[in-house]
Amino acid sequence: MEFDFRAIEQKWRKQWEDNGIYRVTEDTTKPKYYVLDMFPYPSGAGLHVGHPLGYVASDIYARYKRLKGFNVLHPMGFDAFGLPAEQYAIETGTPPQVTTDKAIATYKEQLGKIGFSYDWSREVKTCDPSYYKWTQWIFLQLFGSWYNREKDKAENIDTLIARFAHSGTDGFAQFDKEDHAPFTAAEWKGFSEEEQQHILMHYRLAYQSYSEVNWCEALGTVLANDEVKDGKSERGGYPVERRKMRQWFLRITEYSDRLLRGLDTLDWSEAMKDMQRNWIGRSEGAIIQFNLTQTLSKGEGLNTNTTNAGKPGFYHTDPLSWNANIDKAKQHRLDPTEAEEIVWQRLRGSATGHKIRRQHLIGSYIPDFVCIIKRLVIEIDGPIHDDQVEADQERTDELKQHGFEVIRFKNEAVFADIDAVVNAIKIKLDSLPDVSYDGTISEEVSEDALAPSPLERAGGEVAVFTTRPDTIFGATFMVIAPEHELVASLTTPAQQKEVDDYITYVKSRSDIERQQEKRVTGAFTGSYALNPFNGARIPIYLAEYVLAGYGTGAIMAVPADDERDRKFAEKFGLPVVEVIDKSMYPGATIEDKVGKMINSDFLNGMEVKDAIKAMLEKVEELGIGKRQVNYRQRDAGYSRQRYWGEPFPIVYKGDLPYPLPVSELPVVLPDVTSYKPSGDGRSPLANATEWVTTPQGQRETDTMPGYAGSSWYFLRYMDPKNPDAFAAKEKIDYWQNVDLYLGGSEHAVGHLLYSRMWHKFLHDLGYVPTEEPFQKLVNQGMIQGVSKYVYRLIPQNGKPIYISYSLVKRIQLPPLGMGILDFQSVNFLLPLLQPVLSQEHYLGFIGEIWIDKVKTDISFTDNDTLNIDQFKQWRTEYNDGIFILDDDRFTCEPIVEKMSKSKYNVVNPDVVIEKYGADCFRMFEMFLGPLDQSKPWDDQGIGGVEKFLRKFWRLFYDDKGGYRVSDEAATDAEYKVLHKTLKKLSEDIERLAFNTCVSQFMICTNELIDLKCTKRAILEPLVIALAPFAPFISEELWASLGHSDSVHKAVFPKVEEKYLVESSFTYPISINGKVRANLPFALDLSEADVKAAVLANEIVLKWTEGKEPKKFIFVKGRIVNVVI
RNA sequence: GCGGGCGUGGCGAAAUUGGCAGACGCACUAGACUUAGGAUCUAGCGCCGCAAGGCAUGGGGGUUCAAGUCCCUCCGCCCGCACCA
Repeated sequence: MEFDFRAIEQKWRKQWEDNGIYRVTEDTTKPKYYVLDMFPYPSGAGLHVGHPLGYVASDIYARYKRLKGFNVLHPMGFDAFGLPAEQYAIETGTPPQVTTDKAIATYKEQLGKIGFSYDWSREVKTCDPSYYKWTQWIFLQLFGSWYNREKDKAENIDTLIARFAHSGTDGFAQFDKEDHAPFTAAEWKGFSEEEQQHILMHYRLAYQSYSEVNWCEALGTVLANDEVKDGKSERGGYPVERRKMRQWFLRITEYSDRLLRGLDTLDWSEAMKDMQRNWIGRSEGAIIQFNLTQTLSKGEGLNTNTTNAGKPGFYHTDPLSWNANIDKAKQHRLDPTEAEEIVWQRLRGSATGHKIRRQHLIGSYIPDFVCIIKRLVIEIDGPIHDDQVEADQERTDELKQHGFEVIRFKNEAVFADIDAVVNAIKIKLDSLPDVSYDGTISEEVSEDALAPSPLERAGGEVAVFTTRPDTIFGATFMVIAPEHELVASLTTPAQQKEVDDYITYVKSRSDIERQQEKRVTGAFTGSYALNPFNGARIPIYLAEYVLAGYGTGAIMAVPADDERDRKFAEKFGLPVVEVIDKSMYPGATIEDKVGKMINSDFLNGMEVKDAIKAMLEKVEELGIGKRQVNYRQRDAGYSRQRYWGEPFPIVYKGDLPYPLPVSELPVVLPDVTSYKPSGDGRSPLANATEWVTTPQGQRETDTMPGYAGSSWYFLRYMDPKNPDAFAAKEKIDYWQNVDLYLGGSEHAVGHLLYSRMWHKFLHDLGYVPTEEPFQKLVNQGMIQGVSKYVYRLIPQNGKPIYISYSLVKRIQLPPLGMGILDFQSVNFLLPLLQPVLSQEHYLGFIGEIWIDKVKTDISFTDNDTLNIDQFKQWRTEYNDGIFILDDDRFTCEPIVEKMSKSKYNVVNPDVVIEKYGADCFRMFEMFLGPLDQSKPWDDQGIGGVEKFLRKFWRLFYDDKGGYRVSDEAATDAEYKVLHKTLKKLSEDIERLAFNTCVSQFMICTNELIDLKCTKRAILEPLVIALAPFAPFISEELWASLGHSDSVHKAVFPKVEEKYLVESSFTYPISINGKVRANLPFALDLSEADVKAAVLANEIVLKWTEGKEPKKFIFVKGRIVNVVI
């Protein structure tokens, strides 16, 4: 009988299906094992050979586990909602359902040919209402839950409502005044339904909030991030703007810490875990409040701060004096003398035509009244305030130093004739010139130029987030995000224009531009903050390198130790103060957190790590900040303004969203006449007015994102048809979670993070027993394509000349493009060209010439050899080309790149299977190399696997088709071959090294052929071992051995170690580490005996020349090394 | 820039714990059988060398009796993240 894989595959595929041999039930007598492939999205293009790589691997593993006695769940289904089908619907009007069903049919057809052991009775599709009913149900659970941080788990929102009704926000640590105002239990009960719902929305795990989307006016739709290129829509290149819209979110950030900690319990690659860790981006630090400088009125004090000398300012004192006197000044204002009060009422504001302030700090003094611009101090002499002991003359001298003139009036004068006093003051003021902040006399100085920002006037503060509180003494400026909510109130009138211009500039730029920008940009707000530790007055800037969404959106900049801060300081001429001495740690960077603190007051001399701790304690002690853990991860957007997704089970009553009762699930996606967007930012569903309008209210028209259905599908496989629950509890308890999950690394931070969150959420609610959904994760590598390129030279006056790559390799071609061939190349090529070219043409070849290479479809090539006729027919432009062959063959250059249609290098598994069979295809996919490595698909090697299968078949049937398996007893040598193979296979399958398994099958087969072994005792176990890899041929040969049951129900043969024990070993004998001889010794021989024999050996003697070796290394069963 | 991975013949690769580098397969070369060969079988196949032997796992250095494997350093490629304070 000949090996006819087509007949065999067809026969068994049908039998397996008829008998349902891959059907699996919850069999409690066996241990369970769950092997899962990542949910495929069925694209219209079908599978290429890269897709099934992981499927083959997981199928082999699943089959192996079955043979080892496990009850294996190994299902398959489809992530069927998605953009491509919707896009196709917009373009052609074909309903996405139709497109998707067709694509799924193609996928199943292709998968079916490969011989997978999926239990298709468990297939699920996310777009099936009986499936998405439960996606909607889980959403309702999320909506109806909040995260209780005290218990560190999600629970029903009712417990939160009860808490509010009992004690309001009192003692509720989770309450954040940014979200809503505090309230008492009584207030809560008094709130309207709407007020209550708004408050609860800040706690629900599925909630609504406003966020920016990519709005494209021209297309009338919201675009996904990858539909936007360079700030324009990918389709049509229309402008895209950021627009705020109310959207659904999942509060995944509540799970950040658990998602992070959970990674430690998982058997995933470090790369994968790191990607998730990075994405979550936990950082520990502190939020620290910085006061703003100005808490009195504007123009106060003298600018004596040297670091800011010459800059616009209105702080006319120094930090120490400020701190010492500010409270006194405030007190004086509240408690003026009678005379002062009379004068103030006549001078206040600009009653005299000049701006007058009272009790205003200048240097270390607090004059009664001052006009800053005129540099005039007006004193009313009465009984001196008790706490103000200085003599008048001293004060006058000090003020003169600051450029101020002093005029004095007695209390009596004020009481006697206030008009005269005011008039005298007015005349004096009018006579004085305006003086600008830096002391120069100027006509143009206006009060506005010196005016503080609203927040400074209000005495506000700005919070920064820092992971390095130890460096605060080096903080010489502050930077806030351009989107920071305090920008307007931090901007002084004088800086208004600069700030506005900067914000306009920032808004004009896309996120990507902002990320790629390396230039330092920023703008000064005009405001200053006070460093709480050294009192330094530090300017506040805006810069786009600070992100609004991270931390507080504000940083204290430490230019000495932060690269970006340093660049910014350089650009804006800001001071740099070193705070860490890293001299004893050469090459250390700030991230290393090493060094000794300097210029840092009480931290001086401490190691960085201690300083961080000390500072955190100090900050909390002073009550100016607190420890804070920050996450980079944001809450997950859960709204899509699309048609082809799960509808939300939500209706609006007025403006408030309400969940539909579970009894109304599923909310079925309605048929629509047009898939075009509504145009107003809502999804195409908005046009289905009949569907949208319900007795309970208007339906939500957004749909759920692609990850909704794929975040829990692995649970549905456990109980795919259950109409009463997403899966029955006893089935979940049996299957637990996925033991082995195989898929591409592209899902590292999307699917795999969302699924983990959903799983933890369902765990919190008691629906699943496990914390993590995927215990072991393996990423298969990509299969790349091998594109084939044809070299072409185009002379200026002639036809293009195509040159076989085998010839190109022998010459030095200039870079592609216009170029001139060097002398040797021309010499090499001319004899080849001569016979085919005219004289004129031939000469044109010597001058400047166009050199390029063009892709050919790989179907026109056999290995690297091109079928020139097919190539010419493909594109008319190749028709008149002249082809220079080498040895009657024209070869192409093979280049490894991504397998894709556009590169004409796609290999379709159907074609391979048609030619070689599914068994061969499966084994070759595995033979290519390690599962997790990317590797090019190269048909050339497949012949080796094909040959192996035929040789294996030959062990059973001779070349005339006669059956040759005998019942003769096997020899020890034959058993040794078998058990050596079984051992290697068991080990390698466990570590998913399927490539070496295939090698071992080849080695084993070759050895059995050498031994002329055709014995049942050897072949029968081998057939079982081969079954996971090549299920068809194994089943056929198993039947030929007389079995009526399936090989896939057999038991994996046990390794018999007794056939593997060796009595002797041929030692490699090395001299100084180089192998010079091989000598067999019995394994029970002692080292001394071996040593004597080795040293007496002729070859060894030649090297040692009879001398006693310096050292004799003997590793039993491994090696002998003689050191001389 | 940061994080992870990788670098071994003409090609895909193997070497699981430091112990004979290149198993297995492709391609290639020679031969056998054959009406024929894109079948099958035999032999060869890292590089230099007639040979003895020498040199070889991206480069350089180190540890060791012994290094593809461990350490340091540099280079290159791939993947992910990217102003995350």
